[in-house]
Amino acid sequence: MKSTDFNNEKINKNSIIPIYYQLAKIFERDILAGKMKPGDILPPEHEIASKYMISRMTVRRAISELIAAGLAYSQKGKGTFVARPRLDDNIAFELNDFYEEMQKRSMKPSARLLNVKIVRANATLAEKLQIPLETRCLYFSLVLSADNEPLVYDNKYVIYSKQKPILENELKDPSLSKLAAATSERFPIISRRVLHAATVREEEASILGVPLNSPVFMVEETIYDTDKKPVGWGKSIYRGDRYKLTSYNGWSLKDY
Amino acid sequence: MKSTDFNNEKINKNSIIPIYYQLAKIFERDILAGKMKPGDILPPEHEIASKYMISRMTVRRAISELIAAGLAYSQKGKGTFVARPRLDDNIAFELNDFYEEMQKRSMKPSARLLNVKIVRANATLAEKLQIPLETRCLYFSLVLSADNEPLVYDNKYVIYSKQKPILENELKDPSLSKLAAATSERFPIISRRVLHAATVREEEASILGVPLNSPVFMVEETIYDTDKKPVGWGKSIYRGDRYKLTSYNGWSLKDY
DNA sequence: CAGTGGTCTAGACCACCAT
DNA sequence: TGGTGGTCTAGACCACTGG
Repeated sequence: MKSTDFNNEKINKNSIIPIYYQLAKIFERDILAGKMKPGDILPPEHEIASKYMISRMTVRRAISELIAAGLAYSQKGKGTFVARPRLDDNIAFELNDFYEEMQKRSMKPSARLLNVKIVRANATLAEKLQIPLETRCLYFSLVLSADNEPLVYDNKYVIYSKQKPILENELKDPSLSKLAAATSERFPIISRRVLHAATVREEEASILGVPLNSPVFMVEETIYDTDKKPVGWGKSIYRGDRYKLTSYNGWSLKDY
Repeated sequence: MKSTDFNNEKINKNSIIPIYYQLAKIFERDILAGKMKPGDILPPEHEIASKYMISRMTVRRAISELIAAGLAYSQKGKGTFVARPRLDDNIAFELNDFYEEMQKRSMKPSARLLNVKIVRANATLAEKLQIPLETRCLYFSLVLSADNEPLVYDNKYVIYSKQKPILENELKDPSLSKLAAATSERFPIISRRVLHAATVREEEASILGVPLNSPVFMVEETIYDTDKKPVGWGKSIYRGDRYKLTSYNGWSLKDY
């Protein structure tokens, strides 16, 4: 049996559906049905091309879809192989934009500014933002609510620049990256976030309206500019009874 | 000023670095430097091609790199545009494979099986696995440790199939998806995980060696087969003092 | 209508891999 | 050395967009 005989499905060249997509779906079906198992080698590209009487570039486009979906991987000089399904690694939990998320759920989002002031960097802040002690920073804290129920408590710091005073307008948007862009001369392009498991302290509990020591997510966020210098830092507390982070981990092609 | 005049960088056609990558980098630099702002339109593909004296397919490959990196988006019949940077949405926190992660950190991973038995589904389990009450399921619990320090406490259930008795071998690998594959007739292809903020109960605290009510991550995992029927369900407790989930959210091309 | 991106072709040369 | 995937070309036709 030659490797060209793996399947016998046909391609409709006049379909509205692109040939590369039809071909990718054929391989997806064979892989998910177990006709091709992890580690198996796919037929060479030129062979697939001649079998279906299509160009090799189209075959490559189909294979690139499989690779993007995690179903296959290529090795130069060797071949393309069926990937092993890995439902176990790289689980990505998503935390989406507060306003968009709440509107999707038909809830009314709102933000209440608790505090805005100029502070001087203490040891912690100086280290986080890599600035000298006592450097002036803009501090602000706020509460994000949905349908008047407080859900998130934010504390943020950005390096203060006299040249770019903060505008009333910008305080309405609690986004650290936008605030950093507005107050810094430099454009923020990278952020690093660390998700901690934590329990609420007294101040946070009263603001969020949850019992002391309730479980919460704490997200520590640092924003960097093009030179990888920090321009903003903050901590956000997410109520654990309201926030669940969900992850879907599939092993197939995206549908049209 | 024509749109071809956005930049004047040159391409080296004889470089080892692919043309499409050089071209993508040129656009990345212009975008990050602010020469092209979000919403700006890129020159038409045929124009870029003739400017650099390369083929349109190569230009398209470069643009597809930009799109994959989130720097641009295309609209059929209209053009390709610079995307707006969105550091705020879709933060993805990753939780990686236990064994690989520990080995990367030069720690010795180990798993200790606490319990394996056949149980009959109670109301919760019946609902989670969408099976009748009292259906027989395989239950097992285990502790994952690194350098003999317990880090994760796992409780898992899979639908029990007489046809496929569980093998000693498979119990050494705590992966729910592999266990489901081994015991079910159906191949698991999708998993859903939900990350909760929680505090440890007494049993969990003693197993993990942390104080009662310590903050932890609780991951609830459900595994589905090709027909989206659940084949396995489990809860994992991750020590909050040892686990931090990190997310980097960039806005640039991946480097070679 | 003219202009755009989306798809596809039939070639080509190269670097890498195994033998 | 022969076979593989990676890159690239110079065309082509199409569907969609806007005026």
